[in-house]
Amino acid sequence: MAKKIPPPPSGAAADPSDPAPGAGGEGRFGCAFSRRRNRYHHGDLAQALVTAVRTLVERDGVEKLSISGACRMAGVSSAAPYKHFRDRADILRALCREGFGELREAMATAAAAIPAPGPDRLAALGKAYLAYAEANPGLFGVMFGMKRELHDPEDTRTHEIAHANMLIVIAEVGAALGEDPPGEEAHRLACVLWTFVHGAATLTLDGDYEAAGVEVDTHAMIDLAAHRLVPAR
Amino acid sequence: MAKKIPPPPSGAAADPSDPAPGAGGEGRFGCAFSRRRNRYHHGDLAQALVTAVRTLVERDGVEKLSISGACRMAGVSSAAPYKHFRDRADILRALCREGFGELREAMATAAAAIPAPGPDRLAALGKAYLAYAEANPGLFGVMFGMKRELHDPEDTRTHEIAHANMLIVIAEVGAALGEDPPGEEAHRLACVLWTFVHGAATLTLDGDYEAAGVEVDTHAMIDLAAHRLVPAR
DNA sequence: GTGGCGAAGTTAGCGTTGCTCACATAAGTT
DNA sequence: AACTTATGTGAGCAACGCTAACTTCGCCAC
Repeated sequence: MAKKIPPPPSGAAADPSDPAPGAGGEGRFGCAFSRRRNRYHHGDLAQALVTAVRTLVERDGVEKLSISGACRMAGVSSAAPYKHFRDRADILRALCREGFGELREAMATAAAAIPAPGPDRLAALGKAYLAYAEANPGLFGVMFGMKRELHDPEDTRTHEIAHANMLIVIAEVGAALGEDPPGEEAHRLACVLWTFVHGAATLTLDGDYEAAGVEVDTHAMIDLAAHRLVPAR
Repeated sequence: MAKKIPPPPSGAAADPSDPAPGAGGEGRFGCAFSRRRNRYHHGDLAQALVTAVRTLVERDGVEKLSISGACRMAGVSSAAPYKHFRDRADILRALCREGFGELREAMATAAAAIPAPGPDRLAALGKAYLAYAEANPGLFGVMFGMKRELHDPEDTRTHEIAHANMLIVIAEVGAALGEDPPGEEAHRLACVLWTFVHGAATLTLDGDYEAAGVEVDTHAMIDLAAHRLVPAR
């Protein structure tokens, strides 16, 4: 059958199905997605796909995400991903890992900015969580909203990262309570705080506050929760 | 071109793509989905489709939901829904309305069971919310997790129902605080409580507590939050 | 009853998706 | 230079959402 189009779509690779007005100002080469020059092999297709999926998820929402679209953006055929990932869910799992890592960093940074342990530092932690969600709404939705479809019992890495995030909170609550090492009370309060902040993030992202017709000041809410829930020492 | 199969798949309509082990014990006729007898017209296809979608969502999760599957379950062709609904999202919106109505009833009932206003009644409200979510995990996910894709500016009904739910909570918090009519403080605290309870629901349903490796007693958490957040009078 | 009309079904088919196959190419090792 | 192996390609499958054109049947006027 020979070869109809030997080195495929030449160079311009950023054509994610619809025009995407002006979207990324990537040049002809060197953009994060496209293959290097006109090479047959991509270089790092796995990461390029994850990045493409991420930008598509942020641009159009999870529900409109298609792997085909990401392939178009990366400038490869729609069969290429399966050399690197088992299936669609596997790609999303890789994206999740990226996200959990970033979230953890963001929280650690925020905590370090507050000198002493206590409600204020916990509030800062919560605000960092919320800020990350608002800055990466699509990714956040994938990270926390697709557990059922992405769940893979063999994938321990993702769990470990998520657990590490939890440990940060528990440690901080323990420090605020003066428990060292953090005990049962710290554990319980950490869960309550995470639950609250996560609720704020999801309700914000999903537009549920608006839908319910209420106006909220999420930062004020976090401050209030942190100070009322964590008893003063 | 004549008629190949005049009254289509005779009677047995419960064949939603895969066997569905034992699933619904519906008889040959009279099940909630299938058309009445072998009639060409269904009777109430709109409701039957919503019901079918609901059971599929609960059985397989939102991500695996297909309208075709619901059609198979209702015993109609895959083009039939579009006589009643604009598109897929329209069907899901109808399902959401059903859910919000039920949720509201559940909360109202739970509140009525506690004699006096106060933290205990608020906790009961929250537990009812959580219980509804746990009893209808798929539906709950659709109701709150698909705002972006289901959003329709012309659909005011759904918003009204969601707002009505919020008003219940605000009124109860107002009563607990002794504010009548409920003021700004009641409003803010109601948002905080909803946020917390909603967070508990989503983290539970998505399996995030498990993923993070923590064990939680959600009822105890709700009690704690209600009592610490709502100041004693 | 009869006839016509419109609502609510039908089949056929389009374009897209996720994924698999057999094959082509390039990179690296010997 | 030859062989091996990782990584790409195109063709093609079944399923999906949705449209178009046609058929069936309930209902209402007469």
